[in-house]
Amino acid sequence: MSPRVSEEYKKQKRLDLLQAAKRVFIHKGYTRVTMQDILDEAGVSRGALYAYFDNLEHVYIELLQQEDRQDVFHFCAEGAGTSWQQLRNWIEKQQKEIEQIDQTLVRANLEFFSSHHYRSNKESYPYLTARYERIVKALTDFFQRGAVQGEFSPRLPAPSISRYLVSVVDGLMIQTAHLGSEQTKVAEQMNTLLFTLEQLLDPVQTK
Amino acid sequence: MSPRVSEEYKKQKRLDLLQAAKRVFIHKGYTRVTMQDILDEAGVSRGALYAYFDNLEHVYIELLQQEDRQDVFHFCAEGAGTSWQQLRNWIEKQQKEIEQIDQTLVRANLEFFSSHHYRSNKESYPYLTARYERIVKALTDFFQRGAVQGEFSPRLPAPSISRYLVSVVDGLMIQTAHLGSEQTKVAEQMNTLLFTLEQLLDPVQTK
DNA sequence: TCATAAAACGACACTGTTGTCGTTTTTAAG
DNA sequence: CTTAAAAACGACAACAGTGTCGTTTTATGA
Repeated sequence: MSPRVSEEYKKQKRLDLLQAAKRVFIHKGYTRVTMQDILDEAGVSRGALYAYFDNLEHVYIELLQQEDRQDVFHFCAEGAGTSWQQLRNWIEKQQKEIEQIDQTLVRANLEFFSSHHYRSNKESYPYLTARYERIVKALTDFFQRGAVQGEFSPRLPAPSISRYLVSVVDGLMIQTAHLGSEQTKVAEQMNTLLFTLEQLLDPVQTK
Repeated sequence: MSPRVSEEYKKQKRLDLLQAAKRVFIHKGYTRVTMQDILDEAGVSRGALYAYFDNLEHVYIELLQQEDRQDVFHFCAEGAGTSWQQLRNWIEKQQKEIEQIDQTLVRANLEFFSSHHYRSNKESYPYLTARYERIVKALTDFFQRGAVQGEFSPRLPAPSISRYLVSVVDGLMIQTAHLGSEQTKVAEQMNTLLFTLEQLLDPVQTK
């Protein structure tokens, strides 16, 4: 009687399956992936996989949530250096991520969300909207805090600058996903972005 | 003997099929569309459709080419107003297009290209790359021409500004494709873009 | 009006993927 | 060591979509 394996075991197995799935998604994107691919990669039977996940979409959503849990947005109280320096760091981090796009889920995400826009009418997926708003909010708060502390003198409303910043980073990310980072000159564009942010925020230069 | 219908007829039929396909793609995106959808929409049989196109991908590529042939990039010699005014016009045009995203192929394109990145390794699709380079080149030329004429004083290299501009517009387009134009505040972001372009180009103000 | 080439039709065989379910294996409590 | 619960297995039926091909219809030159 009683469960044959521990909850711990099941939790771990679930994670293993998600890790296998992640490898597959990074390598093949979303649309072309089948349950077969994942169970092969995980070295597990059809029945086993379906015991944990109902279908591909379910796998992907779980994976997304798991990934989300990991990288919590870190703009809240970073301490390190001036606000302007923090912003530079953040942008540099984005650049790194864009340049390593082949080792991330970015492309798969792009596929997933673009192909789900149409089905999602029924479900009205809150995920993307929530994520977008969360990031915009974090940036806006950051800019406003910087303004209060006299480190920034925003020339336009903080929310406008936030949204704009997100657009640029997203745009660059997606272009790079399609064209490759040599083509889109990521570093160069990040410099241009920094230039425009300097104009938008007029930070106190501590040089 | 001899062909039963004119070349003209066949050309027209082809166009009709592509128009039907376009309607379907605008409505359903790319991934979820089947040949069945298209032949239903066109009111034609399976055999007829396959007589003109080998498969879905073929249909889509033909449609892309047909669309491309229509809107030739118009930055070459527009004449209307100052360079800065021309730039404003162009951006306004982009804004209109973004706001009407539901009536365009933008979403389908996004799906098509993101799901084709992985297959395209074999074929190494030149389409996107070529399109990107073409637009960047047109913008760069435009900026340089403006600089020579004393209308712009670019603060960064013209190609950098071009690429950056394309990133912003693309980013905004894709975000809007996912989130809707209320969410992304298209107009507001376009204003921010204009502000930054003003800083980047330092145009002579003819106000 | 007839003959015929080709355009249109749609049934069908084929393929790839999904999700299920009866069977086998494994695990740990008794 | 036995036993039963449940975890893992994998064959399979069902389904959806594709591309083909033999048949029917249509358009036009003779």
